[in-house]
Amino acid sequence: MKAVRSTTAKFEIQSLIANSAVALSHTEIQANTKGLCNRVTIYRVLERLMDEGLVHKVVNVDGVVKYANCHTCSTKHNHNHIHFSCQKCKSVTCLDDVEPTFKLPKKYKVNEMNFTLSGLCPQCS
Amino acid sequence: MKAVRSTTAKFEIQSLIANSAVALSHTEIQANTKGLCNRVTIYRVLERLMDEGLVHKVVNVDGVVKYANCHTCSTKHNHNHIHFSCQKCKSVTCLDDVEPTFKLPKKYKVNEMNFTLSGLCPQCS
DNA sequence: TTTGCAATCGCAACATTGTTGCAATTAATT
DNA sequence: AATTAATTGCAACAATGTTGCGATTGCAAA
Repeated sequence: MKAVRSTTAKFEIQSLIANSAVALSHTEIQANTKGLCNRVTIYRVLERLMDEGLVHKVVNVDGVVKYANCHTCSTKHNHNHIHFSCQKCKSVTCLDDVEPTFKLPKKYKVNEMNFTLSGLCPQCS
Repeated sequence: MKAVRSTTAKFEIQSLIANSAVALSHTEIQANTKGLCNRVTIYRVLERLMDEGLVHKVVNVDGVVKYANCHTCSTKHNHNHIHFSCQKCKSVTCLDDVEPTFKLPKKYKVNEMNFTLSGLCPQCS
């Protein structure tokens, strides 16, 4: 097992995500940590934060990968909630309390779900 | 308004998508049309097919953009159905008949939904 | 059938996003 | 303070998508 080490880059990036109301992309994180560390380091820190269950990945409807704080994850990720993607301000928010229901027709085996609504967020509507 | 023109590239690409049971990525389309046309042309043809309501875009859970045939779209796209993404064979399928239900908590204005389940498809399970 | 024009295409060049190898640095333990 | 493995920066690369522009081509009108 690899030992976890705390570094400035990791701390700053995790704080940034934890204090953000919306999910952040790699590009946004880079813009908000000017000069903190190398571009590659951000990728590697994000990977580690996901391994440690502190952050989860959200793929937006346009294919852009974003990262959000985990509220209830420890050893394994559990994200059966809806994400909301604002078409105007491009923010992506986790709607932690909403769980959708559906009935599957055939013999599919479901492991994960990824549900994103897009439209206007409360700030933009 | 721009006049629509039918070309070999457009016809072949549309046929390919229409005859496929699963959604196809740009890379897959390129592999299945070796020498037909330039890489850039595929991008532009796909854009036109979407404008004409013949094809729609599906973003997979891993962020890969795929294209699928439209069954019931004409002037505007209407895709409130679930997509299934197989973790083994990487196929993406439209489950046209399944409509999920959910109750939204706050004052969000929903325009589109993007719902993808991942797991094992009937062939792989 | 020929002509004219706009739509489409190919090519090159560029932008963005993400990955990898490796040497240098550094956190944490002894 | 010395040791060791985790982390970082850098350079190089790969994949994916975009743009400008001159050349080609579908198609409608003459």
